[in-house]
Amino acid sequence: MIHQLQPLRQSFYRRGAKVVAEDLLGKWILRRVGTDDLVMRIVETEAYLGTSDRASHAWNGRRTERTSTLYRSGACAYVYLVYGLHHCLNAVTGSQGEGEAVLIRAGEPVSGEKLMMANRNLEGEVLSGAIGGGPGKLCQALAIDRSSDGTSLLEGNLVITAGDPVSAGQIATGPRVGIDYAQEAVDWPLRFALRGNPHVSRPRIV
DNA sequence: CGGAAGATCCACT
DNA sequence: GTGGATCTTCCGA
Repeated sequence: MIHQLQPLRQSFYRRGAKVVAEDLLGKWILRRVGTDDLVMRIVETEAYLGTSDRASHAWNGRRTERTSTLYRSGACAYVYLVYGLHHCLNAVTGSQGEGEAVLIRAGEPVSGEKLMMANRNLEGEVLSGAIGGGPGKLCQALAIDRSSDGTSLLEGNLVITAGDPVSAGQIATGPRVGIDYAQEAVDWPLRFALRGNPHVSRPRIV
C-alpha cells in the first residue's frame, strides 16, 4: 500500500497523451473528501492529442474560457461539464500550449466504496461498473466537479499514485467514444482499457 | 442575443 | 438499441 500511494511525478505527465493514457491504466486516483480517503483504480482512458485532433477541445488551437487549463503543462486536472450535467476528469499532459490530455473514462473502487456509492445515490448490491464505469459516474463517485479544474495532480486532495503494475498484454485498444463529429479522427485507436475488466464502460473493447 | 451541440447516463423496449 | 433529460458553452449574427 505504501509504494502504491506514491504520487506519480511531473515527468510522468510531461509526455505525449497517448503514452500517458496507456501508462495510467492500473494507477490509483487518491481523492480526499474532508477526512475521508477514496481510492479508485484506473481501468479505462482516452488520449486527446490537442490542436491536431478534431475530437479535442483544443482542436485547431481553439481557446475558450472553459479550456484554458487544457493548455497548461502536465500535471494538472482539466475538469469540464458535458451535456449540462456530467463532469469529466482529465489529466493534462505534455508541455504548455499543446492542449494534450487524457480522459479518465472508468475506474474500479479500491477503498471507500461505501462513500462512493452514497455519492452515486446507490445502495445494496450493484452491478460492476455502476460506481465508476464511465467518466460521469467516476466523477460523481469521487465528488469531482469544476472546483477541481486546474488543481495539481501531484499533491492536494486529488492525486494520481503509482497503483499496481499492468503488462502490455492486458491492454485493449479501440476507437474513442462519443466523438462521431470528429471526421478523420473518429477511428483513431486512442481508447485504452484493461482487457476483460468488468468496470470498463460501454461499448466494450477486446 | 439566440440557437445548437455536446469526450454522458438512465430507463425503457 | 433508442430516445429523453438537462444546461453550460460556444459561435455566428
